[in-house]
Amino acid sequence: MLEPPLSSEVPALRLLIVEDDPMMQLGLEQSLEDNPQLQIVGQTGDGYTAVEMAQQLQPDVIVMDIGLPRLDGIAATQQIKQSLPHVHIVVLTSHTSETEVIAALSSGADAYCIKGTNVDRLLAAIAAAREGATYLDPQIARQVIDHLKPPAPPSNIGQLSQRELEVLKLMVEGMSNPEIAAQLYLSPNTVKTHIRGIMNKLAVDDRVQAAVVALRSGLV
Amino acid sequence: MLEPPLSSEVPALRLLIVEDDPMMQLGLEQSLEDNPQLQIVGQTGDGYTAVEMAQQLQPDVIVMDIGLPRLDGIAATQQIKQSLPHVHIVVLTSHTSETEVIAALSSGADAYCIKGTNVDRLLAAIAAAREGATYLDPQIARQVIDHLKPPAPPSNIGQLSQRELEVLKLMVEGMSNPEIAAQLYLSPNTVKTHIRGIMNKLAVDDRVQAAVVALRSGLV
DNA sequence: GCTAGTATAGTACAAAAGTTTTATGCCGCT
DNA sequence: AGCGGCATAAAACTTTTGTACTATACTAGC
Repeated sequence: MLEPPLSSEVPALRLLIVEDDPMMQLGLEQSLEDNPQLQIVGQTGDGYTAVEMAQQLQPDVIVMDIGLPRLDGIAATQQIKQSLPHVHIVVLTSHTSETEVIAALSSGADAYCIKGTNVDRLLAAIAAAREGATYLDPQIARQVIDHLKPPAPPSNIGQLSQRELEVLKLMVEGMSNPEIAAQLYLSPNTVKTHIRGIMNKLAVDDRVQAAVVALRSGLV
Repeated sequence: MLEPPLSSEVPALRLLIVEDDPMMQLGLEQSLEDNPQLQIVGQTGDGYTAVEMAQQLQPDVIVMDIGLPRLDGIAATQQIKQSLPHVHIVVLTSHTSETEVIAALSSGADAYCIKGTNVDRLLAAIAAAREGATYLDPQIARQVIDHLKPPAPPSNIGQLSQRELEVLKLMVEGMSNPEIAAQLYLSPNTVKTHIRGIMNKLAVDDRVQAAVVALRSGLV
């Protein structure tokens, strides 16, 4: 660890621990409680209570397990972040599956640590989270970064008119020309004309490629 | 910051600084050089030299600017990571644009800091990077997380046969049936048969929807 | 008032795509 | 030896798409 000079005047970081397993809870407490820069202001083992305690205690950081009774850690994170965006959340779990990790981060988690690794990492994660930074455990770092959307390739999709965009969206939904026409109260011929325009502007030859361009450009 | 007890026996972290602007370079050096846990083993202001120095010095961590002469920081990061995956890279730049950030991380950067913020954050980033963890500056953290691909919706794409997958990929590339046939040395009729199979298994009615499912399932 | 861009719609034709059915050879499993 | 899944292929037929060209009407900008 790299330490800046100690400044004793920083107020202690108020921490809420949300952990289901009593053993783990104890272990966490033991590891963290004698750190003078941390103040554990509350503990609970269930998600629903976690949300309530977060609102009452307004901690700086919450260390959050995922597998919790009543309300899982991801849902709890989501709810807390919604009402208290300034409360930062460190997810601490043994799950390393892609879906869990992505779900946690998308729900508003600031940092993600794996149970069983070095306590220093948890401290680093807590410190990062307090500032609103993101800390990702080495075990999942690459996984997350590999899951980033590739930068949208340049396309002329911005040049489409409003109507053309509507048609394109329905096309991506899988509608046929007559279906699109019905949906938009148009003549099928008009739909064709619009699709003509779309394909011209996007410089493609058929609707499949138009749909591909639309998707790759982030027109979800 | 949260500090674990000092263990004086940890060898100093070997750091390479890659920074274009002499003022900034000096500032960085001043900020970091009296930290006993850091050893600045080299400095350069251009990307090409950075790659060479990385190979020669094998630093633990590189602090890398983006706007560099000869070879920009992103390309340098990519090259270094390719030959030296154990060297970790902290990007330090003033660019906060989405494309730059994503490009840097995708190229293998471990951490991303914004110039002008607290030195402590840079130290945190360096510490995280050394372990292979990811640290993202608060200013860009949300941006990155919002850029995560949504979890792939369940699809039967895994049930496609090898051949069907090939055909599907070419279909997504925008090829027509005759073109696919030519590409795979098949009869157009066979291609149709495969597409039949694809559409059945994916439970869609036409190739556009098949392509959409393919893209959304991450078959890029 | 003219022009450019857009939205609308039509006709007619050509080219793909999709449907249905049938058939053969191969492979692995029982 | 037989069955199921796969890859291959064909014929015949329908539907959908795509192309080409034309035309009207509205709007915004010069």
